[in-house]
Amino acid sequence: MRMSRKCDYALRSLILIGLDPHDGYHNIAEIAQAEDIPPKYLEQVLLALKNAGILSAKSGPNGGYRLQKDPAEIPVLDIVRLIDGPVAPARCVSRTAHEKCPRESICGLRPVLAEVRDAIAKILGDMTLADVCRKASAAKSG
Amino acid sequence: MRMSRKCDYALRSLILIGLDPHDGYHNIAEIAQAEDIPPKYLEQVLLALKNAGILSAKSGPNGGYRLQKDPAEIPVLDIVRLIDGPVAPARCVSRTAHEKCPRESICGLRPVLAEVRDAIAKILGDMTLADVCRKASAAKSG
DNA sequence: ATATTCCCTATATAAGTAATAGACAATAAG
DNA sequence: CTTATTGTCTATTACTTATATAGGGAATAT
Repeated sequence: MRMSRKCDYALRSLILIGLDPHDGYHNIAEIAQAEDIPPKYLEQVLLALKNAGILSAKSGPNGGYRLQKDPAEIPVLDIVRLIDGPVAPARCVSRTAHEKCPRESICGLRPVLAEVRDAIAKILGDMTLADVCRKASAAKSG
Repeated sequence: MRMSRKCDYALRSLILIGLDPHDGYHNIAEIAQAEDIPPKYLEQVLLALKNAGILSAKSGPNGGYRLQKDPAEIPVLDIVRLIDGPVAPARCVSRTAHEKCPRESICGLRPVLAEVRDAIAKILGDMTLADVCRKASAAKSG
């Protein structure tokens, strides 16, 4: 049931970027150092976020990444799905990557798996990047 | 966030065994065929369930496995944890395999991950093998 | 022009999952 | 007491996915 390290990298990067009050650009080297992430790996992660329209990027000196959307409009669920794929515990109950299973109609397991999927999707879907940043900010100062 | 195939095998086997009204022994070959699982792999799975005290086994002709405990006393959560390990989306919020993280106190992500863990544990913890068997049985006849 | 930074794809390495194999022990029945 | 059946246990292999590294190229600022 675990989230990948890659996804953790993505979320932590987004929090760091989202916490910047000036909405400036943050480059790979900076984020990699701050969050202790292998830079070339982080590159792939940020690129994916950029290609998904969550970050925008600028090349050249003082370039880097910044948020493309309002953090309040970015559910954590979107990031998890983007990086890790479906949140459902099994393909047979996945909304985003459903795979038909011949046992579907007689499977006693399906309902409980669907319930798990719904719970995860609800929690991660309701929580936005803005929320997460707020928590992080509060924890730092408080 | 996905459950392994191995765990799926375990749960399906338990449902098959739990559905037997006579509480008789079910051998590997039989279950493997009924559920379309590689027999030698299933062997490992059933052995783990037996060593965990969920199944009991008998060697020899007409031997096999049967439930050791009342299915109403077997939460699905126990099986998932046994086969797949912690259900938490990250080690830093795991109850069964907690790993300390230096960022713990300032991490904005932790609360939401903990919430996900709690939701999964609640759903899988409340649902017993008996419940799942009941659903399977209803689906078959209805 | 040049230095900086992102873009993209390919490849390597490590870890985890799934499956196979085989020698051994227990049990039941002839 | 021999044989067939079935579980026990550990090792090994194959496969898949996750993680990380590498490097040539394009965009941008000075």
